[in-house]
Amino acid sequence: MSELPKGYEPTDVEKSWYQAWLKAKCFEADPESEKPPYSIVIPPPNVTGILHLGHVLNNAIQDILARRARQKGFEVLWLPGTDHAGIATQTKVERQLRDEEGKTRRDIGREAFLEKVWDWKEKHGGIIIQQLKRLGCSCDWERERFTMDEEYSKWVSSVFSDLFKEGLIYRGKRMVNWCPVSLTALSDEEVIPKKQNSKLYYMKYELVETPGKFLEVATTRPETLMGDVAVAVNPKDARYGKYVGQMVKRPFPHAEIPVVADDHVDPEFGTGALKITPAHDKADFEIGLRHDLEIINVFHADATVNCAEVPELDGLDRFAARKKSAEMLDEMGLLIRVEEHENNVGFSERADVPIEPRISMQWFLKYPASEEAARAVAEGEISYRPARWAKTHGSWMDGIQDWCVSRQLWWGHRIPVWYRKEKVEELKAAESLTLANLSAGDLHVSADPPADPENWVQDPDVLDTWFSSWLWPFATMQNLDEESDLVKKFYPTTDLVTGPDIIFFWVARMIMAGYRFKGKLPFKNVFFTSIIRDLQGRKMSKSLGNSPDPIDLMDQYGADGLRFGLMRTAPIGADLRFDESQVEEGRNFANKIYNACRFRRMAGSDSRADFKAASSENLRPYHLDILAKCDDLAANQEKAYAEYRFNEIGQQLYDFLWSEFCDKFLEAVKGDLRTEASEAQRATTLGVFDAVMARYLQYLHPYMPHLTEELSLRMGYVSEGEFVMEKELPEEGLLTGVNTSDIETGQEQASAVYEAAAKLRNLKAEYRLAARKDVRFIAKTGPAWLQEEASTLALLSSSQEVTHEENYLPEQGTPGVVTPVGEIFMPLDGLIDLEAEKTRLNKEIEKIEKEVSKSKGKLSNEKFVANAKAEVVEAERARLSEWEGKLSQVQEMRKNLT
RNA sequence: GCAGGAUUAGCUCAGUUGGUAGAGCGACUCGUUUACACCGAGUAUGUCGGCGGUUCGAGUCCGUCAUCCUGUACCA
Repeated sequence: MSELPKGYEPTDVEKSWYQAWLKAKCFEADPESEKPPYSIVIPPPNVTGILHLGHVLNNAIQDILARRARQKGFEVLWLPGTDHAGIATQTKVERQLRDEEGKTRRDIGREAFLEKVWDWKEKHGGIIIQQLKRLGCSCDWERERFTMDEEYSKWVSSVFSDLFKEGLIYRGKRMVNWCPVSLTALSDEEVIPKKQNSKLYYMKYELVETPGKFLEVATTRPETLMGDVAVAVNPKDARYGKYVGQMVKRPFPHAEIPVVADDHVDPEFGTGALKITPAHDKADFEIGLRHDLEIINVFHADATVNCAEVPELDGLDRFAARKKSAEMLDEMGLLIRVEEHENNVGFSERADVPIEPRISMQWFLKYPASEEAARAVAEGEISYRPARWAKTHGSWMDGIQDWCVSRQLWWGHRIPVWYRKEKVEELKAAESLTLANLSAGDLHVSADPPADPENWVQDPDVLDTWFSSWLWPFATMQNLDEESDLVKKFYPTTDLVTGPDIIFFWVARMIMAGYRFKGKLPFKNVFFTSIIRDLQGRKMSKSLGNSPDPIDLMDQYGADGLRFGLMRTAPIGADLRFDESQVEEGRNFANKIYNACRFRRMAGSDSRADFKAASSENLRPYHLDILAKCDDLAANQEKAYAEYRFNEIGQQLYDFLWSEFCDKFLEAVKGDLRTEASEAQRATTLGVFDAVMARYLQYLHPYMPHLTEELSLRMGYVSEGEFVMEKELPEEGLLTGVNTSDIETGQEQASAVYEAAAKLRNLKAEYRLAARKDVRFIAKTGPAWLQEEASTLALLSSSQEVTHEENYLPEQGTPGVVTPVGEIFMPLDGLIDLEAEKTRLNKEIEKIEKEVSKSKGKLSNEKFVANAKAEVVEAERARLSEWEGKLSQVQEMRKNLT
């Protein structure tokens, strides 16, 4: 074993440990194992995705849980994989096709296009996986899955076919959310409402029977006017009752349309009259149904105007058409005024353009097992953390709507439905290919294609990506129609770690699918991570360029530094504002631990010192103290893990190592390691160091896996070929068997010395003697054991010596301080600026007087004394007398100065 | 509109049965004594968003207002 280099350089260390873990198959789950199971399935990132900080946080948490579970003796399966991400991936490849070849997907055809997507997937699909490995994720890569794997796809088709046979999947012409850029229908969840500053156009329709008289309406969408088929008013609205049943003139294209009465209309809004365009608005569509109105579609699929009768508008984009329509109305004298108006507009999640309500033929799913799923979360059978998300989940389940599962895309799972060829031609022309029009013999719905494919045509649509993801917890573990050891051992999974933004998309749906298809809920706990924002509180996004590249951060600070920094500050249940200095802290922390070990190596024997060999009688207070605190740490970690308080776990690890172990313990025992110390002293201290550090590295391992492996090996805490990650946490405390009262005494003495040392340092600093090492301290009072610890106290206060002299008579004006080890004086030997000292003391007196009067006030409050707990009152009394003592002492010093 | 969350030191955040306000970063002052300047020692900084209530006592419980998030429902 060689000496350690001066600074910790994570890059190579992390790389080589990851390789070592892989080589030793540390991440592989064994379904045959006798150990109890622990499992997580990864929320599959988009196959073409690039790692961002959200992924880092999410996967760091999963890795921490997985590694901790291994240490606790579980057989762990962390099952990784990627999602084909229909729209996102298809859009990327289409863009590439356009940029490189100037072609659209239709130019090259479905088959050729899909080939291109698969090529892209092969080329870029591994990037995010490599990045997760860089982060140190201990996934079972042998079991990596992809939502479009052959076996996985069988599950998707089979589930579709089952649900169809159950009558839960149907096809129909409905008003759906249409994305005019992606040219596909979307589910309600993929529509993001955004507040928009729109305009409200007030316009008028002339009444047919009384020319010159008009009915005024208000609309935000004058460009749909060509599709108007009625004007609706509220039946209770006295102003308009007389017009119901009359006709009004639609200006372009010219037509006469009726005035109808409908409860939906709000008399308070606008003019109280609403123009009805059933083809382009969900509410209008329903009103249209109630009044049996015609449906006139005036847009193409890409939301350009499709209306040959109005050539001024025909072919225009919807927003251009909006402006133009308003102008045309104005010219005709039909536009009254335009008001600013804030409204909500639904945007397409992927393309970020307003969605267009559109009537089209789509496949829908009535959710299976929705009641059972809702109950499981409401009653806590699945626990949500933070718990409040359960409520969000519940309210979505309450208003659950059928799921539009068909997408007019090419990249995805093809809908497993075939139509008999001859039927298709006739029905397609009429756009009336409804199931009602097909007899059972004309339709083939199955996971397997028909035996005579030449006579059939498959439905051209693919399924929503989430229609495959919702099967993820079990479809990754088991092939269809095949018993698997994996699913027996590891399903249901233990924890799911994901973002609250996909509760509806994914979590809620997985619960229903798990219940329906495996008869068991898919997981026990769901942990929702923070959403990461920048320092201005904005969401991380590519377009804002405010999203730091985690790979850069890892290059700079190490994967362990990134993980630790992020985890230590990530709040539970609130957003996280990302600050790079947090990551820097993580790196500094790694370096601190590394250097503590380096110190140990320089101080003594190369091999691990055996702590048990040293009898506990040799243990000094500092030894007992750090051993006890290490045992406390273990208990506190246990508690914090039980509640998934990851920031607290990190903070505990940080405080223990930095404040307790380095700042106190190591400083206190440095004397034991000097050359003049006895061999026994040295051996004991090294033994305690190794015992504590070896354990500490195990506790830290889930947060900083690479560093802990590196140091454990270098320090001889594990032997070559052994891994910290595979070592179970010991159940016995370090101090098991040691007399409890000995421990208590030791800890009391240690903390008394630490506290006294701090006071002495303060005293030096107050007199601007912080850097002086020739300062001598004299303790006038103190416990019997002070003599033994005086040299340590001197060491900790970087003074020349601390002596214990009962008979010491301080000269007038000698500063002193009351410490837990007695009253200690600091003879000045006359090198202090008198005036500065006076000012300082005056200030001090003022401060103390304030505290004294505050405390007195409290104690003279009868109700306080009567009602407060005895120990609280006692503590207050002690505080008061302490302040009073100090006050008289300082006053004395002040007097002596003059 | 409704629901949930947040508001604590200049910044990022802790503060779990109500009982002397904490950490890290940053600022300032000292310091390179062989673990670490990715360090050590020290100092300063808080009407705990505002107002009201319960209580002997409130950052903590209740009410209310304000600001900011996040969902969700909608009126065109």
